[in-house]
Amino acid sequence: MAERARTYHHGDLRASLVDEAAAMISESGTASVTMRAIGSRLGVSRGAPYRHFPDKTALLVAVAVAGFKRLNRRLGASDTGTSPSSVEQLRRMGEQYVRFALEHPAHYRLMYGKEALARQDQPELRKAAGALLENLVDVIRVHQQRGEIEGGDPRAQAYVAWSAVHGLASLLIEKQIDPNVDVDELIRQTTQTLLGGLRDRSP
Amino acid sequence: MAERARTYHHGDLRASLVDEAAAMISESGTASVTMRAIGSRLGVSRGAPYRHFPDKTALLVAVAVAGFKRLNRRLGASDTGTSPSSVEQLRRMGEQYVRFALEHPAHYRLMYGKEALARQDQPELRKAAGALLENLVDVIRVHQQRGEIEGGDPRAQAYVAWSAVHGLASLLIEKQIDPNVDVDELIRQTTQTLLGGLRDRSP
DNA sequence: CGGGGCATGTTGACCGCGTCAACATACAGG
DNA sequence: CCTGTATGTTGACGCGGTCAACATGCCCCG
Repeated sequence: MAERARTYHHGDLRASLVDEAAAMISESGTASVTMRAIGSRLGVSRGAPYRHFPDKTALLVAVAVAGFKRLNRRLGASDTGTSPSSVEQLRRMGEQYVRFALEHPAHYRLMYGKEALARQDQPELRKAAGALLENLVDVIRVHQQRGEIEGGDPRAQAYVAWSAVHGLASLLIEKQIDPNVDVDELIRQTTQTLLGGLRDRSP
Repeated sequence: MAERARTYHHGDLRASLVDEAAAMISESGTASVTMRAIGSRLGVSRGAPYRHFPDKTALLVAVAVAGFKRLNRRLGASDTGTSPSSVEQLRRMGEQYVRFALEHPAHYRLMYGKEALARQDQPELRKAAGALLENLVDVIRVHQQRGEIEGGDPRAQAYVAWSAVHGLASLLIEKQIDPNVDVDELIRQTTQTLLGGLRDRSP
């Protein structure tokens, strides 16, 4: 940081902007991200970001995309082991998903909040979210082949699963759920119910 | 509320504000709601709304509350016929929920978007959303007693069900779901899977 | 029946914000 | 070294939320 102050040029302002915006979002919400504020935090002027992003929306989109990538990485990590009861592993993925949202509520909100991100379709965002879906579809397909999940369009099942965890995450971070309920237990129950509904019981 | 309409001189501005704001939200999103714009639409000045709401957030909260009431009424209506295959009736409730969101995307977004509604807890909003949850809990309790849904805390099950439909609604209106998929079929599949997971199979 | 008080509506002003245009500066490659 | 381009700065504009001061009309009290 002291280094920045010394040079007229920042070095890697673009990356810094994304990081700093994410930090501000975590600290005090997306509304607190202001071109002026973020510039001042990084020791640059309010106009500087415009050399790297066409407008504020584009910057926020970049932050959202970074969020999707982090979430994706986290889910991938929990996916690694050909672990025990593979349904249990799938359950754990859902748990990680919700936990991510709880740990980064404002960031998660931004990722899914079309409102904050202009009306236009943002291809980058779509791609990042799409990657998440693809991973989920792959995992489901594997479990189908193991006969642990009923047949049918794995993509549709992925959407159902995504809906369940996203809905729970969303209700939790918007504080629509009684704070007295045991969150861990609720997460477990949600994933359990979901997997119960998807389980193959043809034989 | 019978004779309220004729009170004071320029009609019932408060109610008009809520209605007009809701209309503007439907037409062009919450961002388009401006004190100046809404005033001009109603033929009053930009300051007039401040005689009825302390600030813009309060007005939007009122709109959101109205949304919850409408949604609640709609779900209640689909609840009436207690005769048909009762699980099918529950499924239909979920369907109505998602359909409401699809028909009023911006309004629905506002109802759940804490971002747009200040950080403060809005007791009115909490109450309206709480009523929705209560209704759901009641319905689930009935189905439990009929042995169609497994035992356990009905409140937790209500949260699970709410998560599923809210998640699907949210993903749909944020356009996170491939437009090529059959929405009706996806709704059906989601509610079906959910109910499958909740179904009592102890005997 | 008339005046006063209060609820309601209006206007001017302020500040913060996103954004653009004009300007300044530094780094790179000849 | 010198200059062009990428990068950063500053001034200005318009919009939007909000407050304070002012205006207006309705109802109630005397």
